[in-house]
Amino acid sequence: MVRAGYCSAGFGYTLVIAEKPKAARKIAEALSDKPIACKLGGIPYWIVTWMGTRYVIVPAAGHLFGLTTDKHGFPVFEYYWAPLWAVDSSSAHTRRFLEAIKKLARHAVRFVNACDYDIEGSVIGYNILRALGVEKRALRAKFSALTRQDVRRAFSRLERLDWDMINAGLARHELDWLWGINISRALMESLRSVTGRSKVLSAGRVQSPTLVEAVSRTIKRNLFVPLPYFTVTATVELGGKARRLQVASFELRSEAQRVARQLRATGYLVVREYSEYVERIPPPYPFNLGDLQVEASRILGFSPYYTQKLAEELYLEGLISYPRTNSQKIPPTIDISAIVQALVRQTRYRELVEYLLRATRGVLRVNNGPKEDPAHPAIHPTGEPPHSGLSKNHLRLYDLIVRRFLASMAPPAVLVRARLILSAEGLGSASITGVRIVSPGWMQIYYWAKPSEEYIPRLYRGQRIQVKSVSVQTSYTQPPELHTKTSLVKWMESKGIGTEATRARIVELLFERGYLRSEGGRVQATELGLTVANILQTYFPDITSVELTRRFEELLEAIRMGKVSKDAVISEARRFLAGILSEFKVKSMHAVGMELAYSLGLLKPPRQCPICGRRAEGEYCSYHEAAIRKIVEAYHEWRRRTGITCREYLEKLAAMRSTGKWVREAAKYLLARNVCPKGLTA
DNA sequence: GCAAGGTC
Repeated sequence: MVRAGYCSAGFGYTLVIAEKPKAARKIAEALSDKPIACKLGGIPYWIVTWMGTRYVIVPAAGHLFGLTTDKHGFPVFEYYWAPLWAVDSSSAHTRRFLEAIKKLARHAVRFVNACDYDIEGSVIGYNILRALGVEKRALRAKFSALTRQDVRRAFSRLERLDWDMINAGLARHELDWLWGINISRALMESLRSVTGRSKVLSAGRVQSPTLVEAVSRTIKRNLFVPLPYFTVTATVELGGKARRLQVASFELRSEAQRVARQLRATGYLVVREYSEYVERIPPPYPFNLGDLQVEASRILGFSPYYTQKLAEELYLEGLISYPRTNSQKIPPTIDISAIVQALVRQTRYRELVEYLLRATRGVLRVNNGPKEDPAHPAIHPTGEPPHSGLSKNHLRLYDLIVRRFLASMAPPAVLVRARLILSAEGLGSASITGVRIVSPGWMQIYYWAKPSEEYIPRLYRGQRIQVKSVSVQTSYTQPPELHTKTSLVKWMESKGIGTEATRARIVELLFERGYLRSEGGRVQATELGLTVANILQTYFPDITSVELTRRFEELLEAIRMGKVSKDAVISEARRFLAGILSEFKVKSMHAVGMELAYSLGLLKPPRQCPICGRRAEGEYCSYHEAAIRKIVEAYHEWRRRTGITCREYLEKLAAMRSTGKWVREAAKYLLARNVCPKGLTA
């Protein structure tokens, strides 16, 4: 393994740039059984000799350079790469990495970019090599996993830098910068031109479609009008326990009442079908970051970003593998039995591991999932025991990860599901299900997945079940759900925007900007969020759509294939942006500045909505205009189903919790003024 | 100050 030794590599060595310290160490260990571990200005690096060549392997810490500009105002098309520590206050740590690399470069004769083999890794390495002035003669190591075999193969056939890949990566940065910085500045300058106030506003290829998604859910929820329907519910006794079941539902109360009367008269339901089937539920896949965020939210109530932060800390403590991964696979190069043996030494896992070894007869195989990641395996514990300094939440997340890893190797769970269909003559049927655990398998370890058992006794076709009581209940259609932070991150993943490392962070950013807020764990758009989304959709619709990402991906792929040049792609983007930005500047800045000022409460609109005080276009603001339209539309159906009067209808809407906020406000307003809107008086 | 992307 690694040994400390004489930390002088002499002259004439090859300097290898890795993406991060963990990767540098892995590369060193792959090339040598005894790499020499050294430090320079607090930065670790390694010296190895392989096949007669001396290598000095030094890590970056992700990007050490970022795009910046000296120009103010918009449109802005001039930018350059600068050391990240100088342009981003949260990246101060990158300075020492850059300094260490520069010092170690002095006596190097050859240079290798050994960052992750993807477009970001190509850019990270290229920017460093260019700062050293050696990019023209540098080489690229291409490996898809940090295993001894892959790394050695890559170093035995080092290639010239992949310029098409580098240019695709540079283009991604420049496109995001051009679109994001310019539109963000257009928003901020609009507000400043009207109010003189400076406030941080932003837009971007990933954040803006995400904002629009959250906003459109908020709008749908706020404009929801529930509809009534009527259910017939019967109470029966099954296996000595009373169970309520819904027999039928109707749009008209009178029909429901007729059916209820009939059922009371009959007094029983008939078993039309009873079936049992055995279900084998395979063990879960090991975690990728997205799955971990979903489960930590469901089980522990953690937000996605909080989960990510805790997981990164567990990783830095050496307790779990790299968390920013999309992989659901544990490759054969990972010694799972060594990890399991290490876990057995943690008292709290001894019994679980013993159960696992018994249940599998010691043959450990992970149920790998379909999702892959070129650079990293699925998240798994290293086996290292947690030390006493960890917080309770670190330990809870660690426990979730350990159990998921162990469960992924355990036998399937075996359940018996029972389904009972009951009917009464001429009344349709009602079904009821039960579940019994035959063999818990992996659910013994990952116990959060265990269903609560509901036993149904075995029954026979034609058997009569006594009905103890029958009632008719009024129910209402349910409103669309608002997003949670977790579902928003999942939505981003499903649309292919952002990356494992950035999605949760970008959701938090939308909160920081004051565009979104949380209410009981649900994500609501704020006034500012509604307004910014609306402005972007009107003036810069491209940036609000996930299609922009698709377009970028196609362009980057064309650059990577050498079909089109980076310069051509960037000039086209500049030309397009120059057009829409100068038109915006001439025609729309004032109107947009006013809208922003209204939403921030900095200015009072000339004509206000009598319900909410927002700017009124006609009689009301656009939201309450829409709410009243919805109220009118739904009244016809309410009247048909219930015969309700206009006033009773409005009272009902104003009182119900499932009514959308803007609909409720509009109903209250109409009630207070004692008016039934046109079309609602019939 | 503003993006999105790496990682401490």
